[in-house]
Amino acid sequence: MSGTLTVDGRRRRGDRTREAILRTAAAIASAEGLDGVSLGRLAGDLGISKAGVYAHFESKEDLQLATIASAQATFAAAVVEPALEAPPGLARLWALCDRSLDYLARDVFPGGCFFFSTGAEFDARPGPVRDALALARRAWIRLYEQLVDDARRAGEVVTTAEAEPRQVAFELDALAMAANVDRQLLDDADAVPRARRAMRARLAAIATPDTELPA
Amino acid sequence: MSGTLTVDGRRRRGDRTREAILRTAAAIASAEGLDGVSLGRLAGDLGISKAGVYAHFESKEDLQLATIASAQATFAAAVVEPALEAPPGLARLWALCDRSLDYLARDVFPGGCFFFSTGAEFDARPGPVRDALALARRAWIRLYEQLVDDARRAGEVVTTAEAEPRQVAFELDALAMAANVDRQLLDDADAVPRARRAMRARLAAIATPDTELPA
DNA sequence: CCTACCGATCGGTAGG
DNA sequence: CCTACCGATCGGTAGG
Repeated sequence: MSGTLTVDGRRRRGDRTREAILRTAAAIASAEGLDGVSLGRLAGDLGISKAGVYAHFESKEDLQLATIASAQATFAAAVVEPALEAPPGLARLWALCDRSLDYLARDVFPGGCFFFSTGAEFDARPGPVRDALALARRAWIRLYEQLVDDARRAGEVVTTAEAEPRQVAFELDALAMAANVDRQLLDDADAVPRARRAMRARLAAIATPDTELPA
Repeated sequence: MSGTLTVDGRRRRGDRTREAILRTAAAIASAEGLDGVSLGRLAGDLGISKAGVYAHFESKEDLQLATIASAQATFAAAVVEPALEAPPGLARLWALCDRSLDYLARDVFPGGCFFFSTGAEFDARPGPVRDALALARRAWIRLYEQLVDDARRAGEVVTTAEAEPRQVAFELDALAMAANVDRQLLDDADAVPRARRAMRARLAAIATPDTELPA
C-alpha cells in the first residue's frame, strides 16, 4: 500500500508539473508565438531544468500540440462553457459574443488571444500544428453558426440572406479579432467596447421584431 | 569620369540587390514572420552569401525596419494609390475596401497580408519594430476614417452614431482581417467574397437615401 | 523495474 | 559581395 501511494504521489506530481508547463507555454505563445516557447525559456520561467521540461513530451511538436490542447481547455472554461449556460436563442448567441470580448478584456492570456497569435504564426506552415489550429478555428466558427441557427429555429433571428449563419459567424468573429489587434498592437482600451457596440448592432439588425437583446 | 561611372554602377547594382533582398524578406515575413527572415535564409533564397546580405544593413533590426518600409511601399502601390484615383465620397471609400480585398485575393504577399502576420508577431514585443508596425496600422485606420469623414461631408454618408468614422473604420478593417485569416489558415476561398458582401452591406446601411453604392 | 528530475553536452545554426 | 569564423542558443539526450 505504501508503494502504491508513492507511485500515485509521483504521478500526481508529474501531472501537476506537466500542467504547469503547458499553462506557461500557452502564456508565452500568446505573446511571443509557439516559436518563442523553447525548452530553455520554459525551464527558466518554471525554475526547473530543460530536461525536466522535456521529460514530459516526446518531441517539440508534441509539446506544441499539447500546448494548443491546454489553451483550448482554458478558452472553453473562460468563454464557451459560461456562454452555454445562457438560455438558448439570441441570448446564448449574445453571451458567446460577450464572453469572447471579456476573455480579451481580462487578458486570460497575457499576449492576447492565444489562437489569434498562433494562427497567424502557423497559417502558412504546413504540418500538424497548423492542422490543429485550423481545426480549433473551424470548431469556434461552427459553434457561432450553430447558435445563430438555433436562434433562427427559435424564431428569434430572421431568416433573410443577411442573417445566414456562416455570414453572421464570420462578421461577429471578425469584430473580436479586430478588438484583439487594436488592444494588443495599438494599446487601444476602446477596442473591446467598439467591438461590443458593433456586435450588438449586428445582432439587433437580425433579431425578429418581438425579440429583445439581453443586456 | 570612369571612376564616377564605376562608383555609380556599383551603387546602382547595390541598390538593386538591396531592393531584391527587401522584396524577398517581405515575402518570407508574410508567411513565416520577421523572425523567419534570417540572414542565412535570405542568402540561400537569393543565391548570395550571408555576409553579402548583411553588407546592406547595419543590424538585424535595421533589416527588419527596411523590410517594413518596403512592404508599406508595396501595399501603397497595390491598395492605397489605386483607391485614391476613385472619385471622392462613398465611391472612394468603397474603392479602398475593394482594393484591400483584391490585395488579399491576388496574394500580393505569398503568406497573406504582411502587416497582419508581422503585427500579430510583434504586438507583445516592445521595440522599434513593434512601433513601426503600430504606426503603419494607425495610418491605415486613419485613412479609412478620413474617407468616411469625407463621404459624410459630401452628404453621401449619414451622420448618425452608427456611421461614426472610427467605428466604421474599425468594422471595415475587421472584415478584411477575418478574410485574411480564413483564407490563410482555413484555405477558405469564400472568405474574400464573404468580407466583400459584409462591407457592401455596411456601406449600404450608412449611405444617405439618394446615394448609390458603386459596383 | 518505475517516476521525475539534475548538470552537462550532443550536432547544427543563429546573428554578426 | 566572399570565406572564415565568434559566442549563444536551439532541440534533444547521455549517465547519475
